Amino acid sequence: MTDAKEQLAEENNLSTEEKLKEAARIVFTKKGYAATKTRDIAEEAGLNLALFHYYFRSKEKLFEIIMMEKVQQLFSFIAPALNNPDNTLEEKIDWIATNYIDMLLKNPDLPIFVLSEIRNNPERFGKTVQLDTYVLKSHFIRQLAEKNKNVNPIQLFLSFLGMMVFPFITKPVFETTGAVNEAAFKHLMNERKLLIPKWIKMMLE
Amino acid sequence: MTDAKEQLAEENNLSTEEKLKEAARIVFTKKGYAATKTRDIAEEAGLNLALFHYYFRSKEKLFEIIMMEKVQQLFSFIAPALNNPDNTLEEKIDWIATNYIDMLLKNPDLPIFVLSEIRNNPERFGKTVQLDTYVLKSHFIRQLAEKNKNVNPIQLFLSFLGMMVFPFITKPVFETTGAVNEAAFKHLMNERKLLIPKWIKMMLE
DNA sequence: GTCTATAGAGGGATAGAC
DNA sequence: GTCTATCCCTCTATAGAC
Repeated sequence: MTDAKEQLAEENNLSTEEKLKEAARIVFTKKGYAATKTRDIAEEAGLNLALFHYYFRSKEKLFEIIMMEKVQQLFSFIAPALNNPDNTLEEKIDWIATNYIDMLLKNPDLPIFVLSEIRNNPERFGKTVQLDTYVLKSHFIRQLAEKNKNVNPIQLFLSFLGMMVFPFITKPVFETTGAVNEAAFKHLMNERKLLIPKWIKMMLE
Repeated sequence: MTDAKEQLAEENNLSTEEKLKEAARIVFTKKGYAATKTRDIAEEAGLNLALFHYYFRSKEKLFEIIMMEKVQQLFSFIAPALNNPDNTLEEKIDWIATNYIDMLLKNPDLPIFVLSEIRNNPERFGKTVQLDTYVLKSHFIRQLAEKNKNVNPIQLFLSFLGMMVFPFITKPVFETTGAVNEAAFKHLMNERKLLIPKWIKMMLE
């Protein structure tokens, strides 16, 4: 797509198909698969229901497309970064913390969406994610194991990931109760880009 | 309830109402509100659909009962423990890590269930959880602030909670991909009862 | 390609017998 | 209190005109 076309797209001159996909991203992500009605998606796109089926045949089909995108998005930063053979453990930690948190700030609903849909329908995802090869046996995990031989590297990795992702999963709770507002949340997460690497390095000593 | 009656209850001589509630706990927790059919609950209980409505009027009503229980369960350990004025920061950390992880091991689906339902329908929970008073302004938070004046105590608290809860949220992913089985998961979480307090204390220095 | 109208199934809820 | 049968609305999906 050319820059000119992208500009047009942003001004709501998307193709009908893209309008529906974009609407589906919004509605599925917000409500989850089961609570989403195809009518909601058509309405969000400003179109009628028949077009939905003309382009995507079924709710299930479009959901699979969106879900694939979202799983990809959640892993696309981290899997290559974990397996980069050309930087040190400390460099990986710094880079991932900054860039992953930035990505999550742009897509705050992503983790809870993906994780809750996997829980609701685990069968669908047996093949999608190659967790074992690209995450649990990654270069990063080997570097962790070398650095500290006393602690299972999976334990460190779970903590690293949890410190980044968990706040986004609890975000709706904080917002609903009015305990932490949007701006305060962003500030916290930006602080964490430096705090988390500092902490993880302490845990490695 | 007497011990004799409890014994009977465990032998599947529950009252009809309790059978339905128990079935609802299982099905709602596994599938979420939207994907659950009242027929699923009746079937799980080995009863017919009419009894469901006889005892609970509507799906929504029974869901609210179960959800209230589950939110309570998720917070009942932690809120009093956070506000116990009679122990030190270190004692709180040790106690919470052990007991909260034990509770989660007995109720592994609890966090993802509660958090995803809150996201799906935030309006319902504005009043339920008094996060601000009992968590974010707890005795524990004040103790964290005193111990280390350089770091926002909310940041430490988020990490503490995240390290305990996050593995349970990703559990379905690990299981589906076959990367970590049931027994290995339990072993990891039991290790974390000691690892997490050690780490948090490092982060406080 | 886009729309209106509608078929058809599913699922929450109730009537009424026992 | 428990059951079978069924109502009826909602939601997915399609037919068919333009």
